[in-house]
Amino acid sequence: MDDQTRMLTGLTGLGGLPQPDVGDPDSVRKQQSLGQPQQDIGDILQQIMAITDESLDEAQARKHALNCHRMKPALFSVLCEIKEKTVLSIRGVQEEDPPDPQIMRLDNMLLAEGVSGPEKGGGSAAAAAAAAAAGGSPTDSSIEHSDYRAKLAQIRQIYHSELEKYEQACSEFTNHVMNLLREQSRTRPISPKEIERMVAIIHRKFSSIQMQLKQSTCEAVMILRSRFLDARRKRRNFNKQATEVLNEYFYSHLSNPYPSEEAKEELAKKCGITVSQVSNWFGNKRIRYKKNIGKFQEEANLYAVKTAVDAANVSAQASQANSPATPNSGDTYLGQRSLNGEGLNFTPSLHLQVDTLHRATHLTGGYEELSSSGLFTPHRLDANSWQDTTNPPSVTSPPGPPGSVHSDTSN
DNA sequence: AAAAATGATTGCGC
DNA sequence: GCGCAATCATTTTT
Repeated sequence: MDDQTRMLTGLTGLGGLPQPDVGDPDSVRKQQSLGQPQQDIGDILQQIMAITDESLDEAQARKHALNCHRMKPALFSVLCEIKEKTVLSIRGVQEEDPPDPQIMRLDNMLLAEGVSGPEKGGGSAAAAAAAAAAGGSPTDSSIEHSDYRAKLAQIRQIYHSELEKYEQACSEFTNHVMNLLREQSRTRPISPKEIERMVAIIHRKFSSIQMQLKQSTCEAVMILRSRFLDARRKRRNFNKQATEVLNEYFYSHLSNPYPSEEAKEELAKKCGITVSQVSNWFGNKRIRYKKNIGKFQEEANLYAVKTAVDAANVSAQASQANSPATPNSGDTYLGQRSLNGEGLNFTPSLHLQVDTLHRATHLTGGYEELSSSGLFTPHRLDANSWQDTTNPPSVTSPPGPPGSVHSDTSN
């Protein structure tokens, strides 16, 4: 009602009342110049101006009468048109926002991280955690993984509840504004188009809030990732048994320490680690072995002995079971001793020599004596290939220990 | 606390 | 995609 009177008094701007509202004097004049309705409008203005002098009841009645006036719709539409041309044209310029690439990116990322998109079962993470805790194979990674997933689920939940809140608030507010505008459109020149535009503006504002939400969610996920999935931060050394298995394979395939995919899988299974961890391990091992063979010599000998003992045991069991000795620790001990002390006739030591020779041959180029010595030589033939490829400094100039030590033992 | 060891990552060439 | 080399960020050893 107050609005109504304001609008009407605004129309009286003709009479000198300077109202900054919609109707500007020119427009009214133009309308008057349309000709035919001139008389009617004159009447209307007269009445409008008179309203302020009337009592409330009278004014109400007059208002109603004006509302029902046959010229009212025309006046309304004209005013709307004018408003459209002036006010809205100024700020209605930057419409048509294409799907924001930024928000698209955020959406994609959230989808990829499983934050948005289909719920993968909020309880599944907890279930997985429980399973990992109670289950027989408490792999470290699985526990951490479930922990990560639990945290992720938490983020997802917050995200969704916030999103819902925003959406609800948005629609609520939109409805409110629409109702308000619709209501006011009875007394003010507000076209449906304008309402639409207002709704669009509101939506845009809210979507920018949404984007903030998405952005902060993305950040949270990134932080979570960096904390949980960047393994460098939470590195665990492999357990002794695992490194033993890996070393065994490495040194028993020293000539070609490149496990096939299947071999990697098997090793991974044996060690309770992933295939890529096996790959990492071999990559590190190769490079570090190559870089300083001398440093690894002892280890190499150790594992050479070990595998040799195993082989010996296997062959012994296979070929002749009548042999009196089935010693395990004894053999390894012997092998070690032979390694440290004088070369022996035991198979372990022989294998060990092969390893040492392997290095020596690499230096000198001659591996015939080696191959002549025995059983384990064949797979060493291509030994040079993997370390020779790119390695001028390390092998040619191993400062002292490796070469000398070896030649000593072999001699 | 410093140094060494170690698992993982990154950049590059093939 | 793989392997190498360099490097990072921890963990373990000294």
